[in-house]
Amino acid sequence: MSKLAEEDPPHPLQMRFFDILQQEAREISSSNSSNEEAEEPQLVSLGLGRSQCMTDKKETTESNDPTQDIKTSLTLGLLDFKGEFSSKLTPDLHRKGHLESDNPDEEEGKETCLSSRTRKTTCDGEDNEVSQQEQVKRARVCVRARCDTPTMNDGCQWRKYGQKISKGNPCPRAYYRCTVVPACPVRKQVQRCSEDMSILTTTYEGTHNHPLPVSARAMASTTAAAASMLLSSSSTSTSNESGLCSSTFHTGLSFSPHDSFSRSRPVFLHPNPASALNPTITLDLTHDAPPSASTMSHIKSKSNVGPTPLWGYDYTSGRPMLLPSYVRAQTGPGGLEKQPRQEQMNHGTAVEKDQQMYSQQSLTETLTKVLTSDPSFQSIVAAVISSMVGGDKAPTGQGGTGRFGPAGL
DNA sequence: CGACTTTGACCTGCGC
DNA sequence: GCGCAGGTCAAAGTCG
Repeated sequence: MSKLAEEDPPHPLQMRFFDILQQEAREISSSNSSNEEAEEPQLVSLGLGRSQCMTDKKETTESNDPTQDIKTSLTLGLLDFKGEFSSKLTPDLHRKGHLESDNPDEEEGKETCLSSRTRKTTCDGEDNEVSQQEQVKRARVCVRARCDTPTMNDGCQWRKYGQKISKGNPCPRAYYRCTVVPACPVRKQVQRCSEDMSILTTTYEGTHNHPLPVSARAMASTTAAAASMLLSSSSTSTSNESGLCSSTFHTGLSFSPHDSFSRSRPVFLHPNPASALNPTITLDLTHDAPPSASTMSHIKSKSNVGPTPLWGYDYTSGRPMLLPSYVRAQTGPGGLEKQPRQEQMNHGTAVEKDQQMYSQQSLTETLTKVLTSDPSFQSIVAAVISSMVGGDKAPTGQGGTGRFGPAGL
């Protein structure tokens, strides 16, 4: 990450991010090992490669600065930017696979426990801890993309372990498990959209506990960033009485990497509070920006949400940009398939042709481009996401709600 | 023969 | 308590 800092041009947003990093470093050094596993349950480690803690509010008291609300330590344990897996796993993963064990020799046992987790929690005498962690929400990242193949090539190795017809969608939902290493807790669900069969919805859950191939790092980082966004929002929500994910947090993120077609391809993030225990955020890759709009997104608010900033990344200038856009509100526990897709409907058949061309590209390629085109972009994404997440959330006491959990580094 | 997929059964959580 | 739906298991089948 220091590498990133060295390479980055002094962009205000990046400088902002580096400030965060410095603050985080200070925070880490202060809290370091003392409370490593003392994080509060809802703090989920994911890995955008590095964690970004908004640590010291006093240093970011500028009310206009969205980063001031980055209080959730994005202790993303998934990956660092070098693609190394982090030893910090999410609490839910601990629960699932008892992977908190320090003993690497317990892999077999862990796998066994993982398998029987849902049936009986009789793996060992950690029932207390398990029961406590049962309450922990499990973050999911849903990626919607146009894809012709049965599953997206995200660079990982997956093994199908189940298939189910879900209600409301004639297309079966397939369940995959990461098989890079036997004990990897990461799972994904793949399902085609009933309304548009060209759209593949892939939901990732969990964090890899192993190094990932380069081709998989982009996805891992992206999903981790999205998850951290969701989780930080959840944890920062203090005004909503209904709890974790019922709070509507409105944000969007638009990437516009140059691809081989020389046109922008935005990526939208919309949090999806589908479940309080399993908060889901959706990375919508199905939206094509209108040619005239360049990198501008045009999500229309479907409800009562006013315009909010939408951050994008202008690859022509190599800088993040603030996009005038709207974000959608999710006022209810909407399912993944229930999300409106006005853009798709508005696009004519000509656009669909383009979209089919795009579908030839794997999602990995796309995300890799996004994340690797500019080394600093990953940092920017993390900072922007965090900033936006906290942007409309009233800050609470310092570290009072567990948002300052130990850094995931 | 090993790895993977398929598929019916089973388990769990949740709403009524 | 009951039924439904989602998620997972595991035996059987398939493939290279």
